Amino acid sequence: MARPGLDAPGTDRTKQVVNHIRALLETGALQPGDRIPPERVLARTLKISRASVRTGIGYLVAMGVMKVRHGVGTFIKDGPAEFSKASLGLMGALYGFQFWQMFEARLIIESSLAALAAERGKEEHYAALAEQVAEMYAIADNPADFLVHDMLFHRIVAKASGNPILAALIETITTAMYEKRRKTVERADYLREMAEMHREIYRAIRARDPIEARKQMENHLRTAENAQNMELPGVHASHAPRPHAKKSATVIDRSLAK
Amino acid sequence: MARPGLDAPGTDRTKQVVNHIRALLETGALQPGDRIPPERVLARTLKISRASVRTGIGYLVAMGVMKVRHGVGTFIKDGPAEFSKASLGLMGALYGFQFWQMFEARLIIESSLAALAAERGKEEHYAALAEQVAEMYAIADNPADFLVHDMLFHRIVAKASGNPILAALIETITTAMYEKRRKTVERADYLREMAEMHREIYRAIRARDPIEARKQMENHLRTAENAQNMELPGVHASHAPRPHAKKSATVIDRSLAK
DNA sequence: TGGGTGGAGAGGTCTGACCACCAGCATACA
DNA sequence: TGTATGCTGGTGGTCAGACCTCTCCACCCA
Repeated sequence: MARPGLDAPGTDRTKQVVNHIRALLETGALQPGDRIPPERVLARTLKISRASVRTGIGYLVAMGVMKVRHGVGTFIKDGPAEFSKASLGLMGALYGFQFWQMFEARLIIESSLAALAAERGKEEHYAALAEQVAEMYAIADNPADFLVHDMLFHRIVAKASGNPILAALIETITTAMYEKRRKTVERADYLREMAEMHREIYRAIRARDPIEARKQMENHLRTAENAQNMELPGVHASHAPRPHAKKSATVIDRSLAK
Repeated sequence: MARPGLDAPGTDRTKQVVNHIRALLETGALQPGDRIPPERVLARTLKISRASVRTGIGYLVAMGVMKVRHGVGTFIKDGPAEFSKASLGLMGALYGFQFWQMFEARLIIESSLAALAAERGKEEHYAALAEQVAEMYAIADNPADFLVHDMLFHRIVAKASGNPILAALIETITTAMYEKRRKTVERADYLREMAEMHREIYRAIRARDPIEARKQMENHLRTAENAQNMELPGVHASHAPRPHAKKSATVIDRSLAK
């Protein structure tokens, strides 16, 4: 058993690569958006084969820490923190996540996020939120564009909350829901009403009123969920966030496609 | 340029593998705990090289969907859903997550979980919870073992909540905190008190009292956080969950080691 | 009965060659 | 002069096949 000397420097080659990158990350030598050295160079540096380097990089990509651009290079992810896009979808396939569960998770986390934002928000956040609300009113006749500003609004709230972990979680969930939502915002009827709600949330946050912010966010999300369900064919029975229709086919996402 | 015929059916080989597994997952052909075909077989089946198969598998492993056992085989993950263990740590290194932020996230999610468990819990969950509480009292002099039952208790609460997505999120956070917690439960002083708190949570859930369950859980987690901070050397200044000490070195986790 | 051992099968790594993609630059053409 | 074209170097993507290491277990022998 007693391993003779230290023959194997690190351990798995994969970990070697991951830890190498992590170290660079922690010392600040690598910043979001930076490009990491080419695979061939990295391989020579770490004294392992390029294949192993690629394994490690693949690992990091899968976790959403890096992004690869064929023919260009490998980069540290920038933009908001989030878990890999496909992960929730995959786990959904494995554990049978339901759509209402995503809404429930979102409701719980995001209403708290709103409350935190009301406590900790800064002037810059207020401005950004106001801008998004204004945009919503301006294009309340274009569902597709509206959705973009909707997402931006919520992302700013998350940022203003001052808790990047919760922000990452909600970002992951929201991203997973995006596809489905996009198909649902066909009817523009209630967009104006939506804009109104966002405005209320904004006002509560600006007024530094956590209670009200939470309440408005909850109200908004519940409305959104109803609107969503309203247009879903067939599954009218399972609106209520209750464990009933176990086998409802309303499973999330599906495509790994860009 | 015009590609002759349809030589490349799918797209990336990685996606090909991932989608293949996903399909098997969704049709139920693969269940948690199952072993997937050997790499060499899979390669022949999909008509791609073994290297590509390995890339795809690596991807799935990184996302926590599968687990590889050297010399044995590759398996679909069983046990509670969660994101890859290393992911939070890595993202922490990238985005500078703080320890108090993990506690805050945990507080928000888990107190809601307790409330949901009070609403939806079933007899089987009550029994399991009671068992863990009993165990806690029984071994209130062994911090290491205590922690195990502590984690099990919270995992059961998550399961009883009926929302596997929130359960997966909290599992990810808790796992990331484990290492740190393990080092902190040295002093057994408050273990009895801890057991008491869990008992209160259990009673509230069993009594189907969401309000009380949430309150007890919040109380418990706040106490735990204080106990934790109390033993952390040096950082006494940054107890309060407020965005103050930006550069506090209290960054989470570190090791990718098993 | 008990322990040792070797083989089969699975994942881990390496090598080196070739393909695909992208960006930038030099050249050619209008 | 200005635009279009095409070449080329650098980077990631894939492949093939060989060899290593780890597990497990059936088999054999004391």
